[in-house]
Amino acid sequence: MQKSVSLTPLRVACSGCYLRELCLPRKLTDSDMAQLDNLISLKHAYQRGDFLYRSGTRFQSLYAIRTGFFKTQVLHVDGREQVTGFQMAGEIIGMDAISSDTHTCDAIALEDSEVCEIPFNQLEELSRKLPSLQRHLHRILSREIVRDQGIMLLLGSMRAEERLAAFLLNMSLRFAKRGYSPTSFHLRMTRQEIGSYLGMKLETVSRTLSLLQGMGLINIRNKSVELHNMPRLQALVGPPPQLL
Amino acid sequence: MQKSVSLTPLRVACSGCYLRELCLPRKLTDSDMAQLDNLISLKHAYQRGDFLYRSGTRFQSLYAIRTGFFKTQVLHVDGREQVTGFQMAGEIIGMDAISSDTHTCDAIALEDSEVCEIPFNQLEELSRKLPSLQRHLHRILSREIVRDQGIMLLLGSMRAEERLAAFLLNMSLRFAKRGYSPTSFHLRMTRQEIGSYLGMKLETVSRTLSLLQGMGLINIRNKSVELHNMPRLQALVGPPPQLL
DNA sequence: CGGGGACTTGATACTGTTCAATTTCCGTGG
DNA sequence: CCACGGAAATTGAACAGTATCAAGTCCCCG
Repeated sequence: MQKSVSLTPLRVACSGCYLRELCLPRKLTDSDMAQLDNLISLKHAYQRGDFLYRSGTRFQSLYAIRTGFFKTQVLHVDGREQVTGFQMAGEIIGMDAISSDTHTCDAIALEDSEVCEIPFNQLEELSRKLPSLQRHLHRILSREIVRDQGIMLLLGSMRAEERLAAFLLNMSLRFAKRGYSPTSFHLRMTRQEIGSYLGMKLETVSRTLSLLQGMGLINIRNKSVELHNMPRLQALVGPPPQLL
Repeated sequence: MQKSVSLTPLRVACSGCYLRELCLPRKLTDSDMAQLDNLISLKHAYQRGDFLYRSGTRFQSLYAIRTGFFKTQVLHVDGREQVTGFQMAGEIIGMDAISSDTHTCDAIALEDSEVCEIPFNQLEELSRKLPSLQRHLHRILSREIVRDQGIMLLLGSMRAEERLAAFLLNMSLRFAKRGYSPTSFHLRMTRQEIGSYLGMKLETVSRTLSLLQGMGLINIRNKSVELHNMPRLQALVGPPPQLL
């Protein structure tokens, strides 16, 4: 949030959180912001384990995560489940449901969380009036596509160590963006959830983390991680592109 | 295309092709269609092997495939490549680039093809005026997200036979939608490209296809496939959800 | 302090990869 | 039209990586 702008209700309610995601501060006037305020309802609280939405239910709103941590997963008929993503404060969730007006995955809180609801019809209406908001919405949708492609690359062509290195670096990056340490953080999800996300079994996750620790790249104790050698983790993944 | 509507230039130029994707015939008036016409430029022809666009180049337009067949792939620095999708007539391509104004993958023609260019700025402008077009654009973007999640499920939790069964059924479905046989079609891509898409090596693709043939589910000779037992292929993937 | 879930670690089995040899297909030029 | 050559595809055998099964430990919550 920029210092100079006035504190509209939205800015206050969600200060420093999903403004990053949803708004283009440079292009939206205070009056525009006020309009955004109006369509974003009060925030809701969820406890660890609560469903934000379920696959198959009707779509009405996107959700901006104000605080907390979620996972999204698709359930395969035979019981197999695939975690499709982990979402943290400042991120928008629910975009998969636009195509069919029905949620195609479950969203579950991994810790106590607060979200703001954004009725999609109203968001569309407002974005017809505000080109910069429209553009930003398109960017957010497209970013999700790019993110998914990164995961496809990971799942399709990386080995266990590479996948975990990519995963840890991605978490690091996202924590850093939110002002937390990029080298020391707390994983909210279980080994099984990590494994589901990365396409491997929980035992392999555990083994591989121990391996990375043995190589001196990380230190992991339970859900607390410390990254000791980011460059070598990067090298494991394959240098530049910050995919995933 | 519906019989009753008049033949605007767009409808003629792209008859029966990407109207399915880009337009909502029921809600767009002829006058609306005329406006769409104006922003869609002449179609371009590409030969097998040509790039429609390259990763890293500037984004300006989406492309509607009128005829032909494309693949999209992301290149990993170390040379690894991952095919992220195969696109055929009637599908929209290039949506990954919206987020950063830069293409994030290569799009390459797998056979001689024609595409219509859709300047994205103009599409955004028009969709501000036509809510049904706006909604449809959002659906298309979201559908891409859902598609990617299906592939994540495939890559993350299926075995070779299941992946190939899912792949073949998906192709079948898409050919059928375009009026071709759902049980007998021609694959445009190589075993290596299939493998890259499905996260396996070309030898494994070949072996697994031979296996499915041995089980009497398909008949494959080179790039010509016949599906002999769709129900059992479905059962392999896991019953209902037509993912991928 | 007890209990159950999460996690770690080991031994073994299996799926898919790698390397290699051959065959088939297809476009090109004679 | 046929012959040639290179790419694509098939198949086999050995190997590597991950899954599976199992045992035991750790941690957190009540």
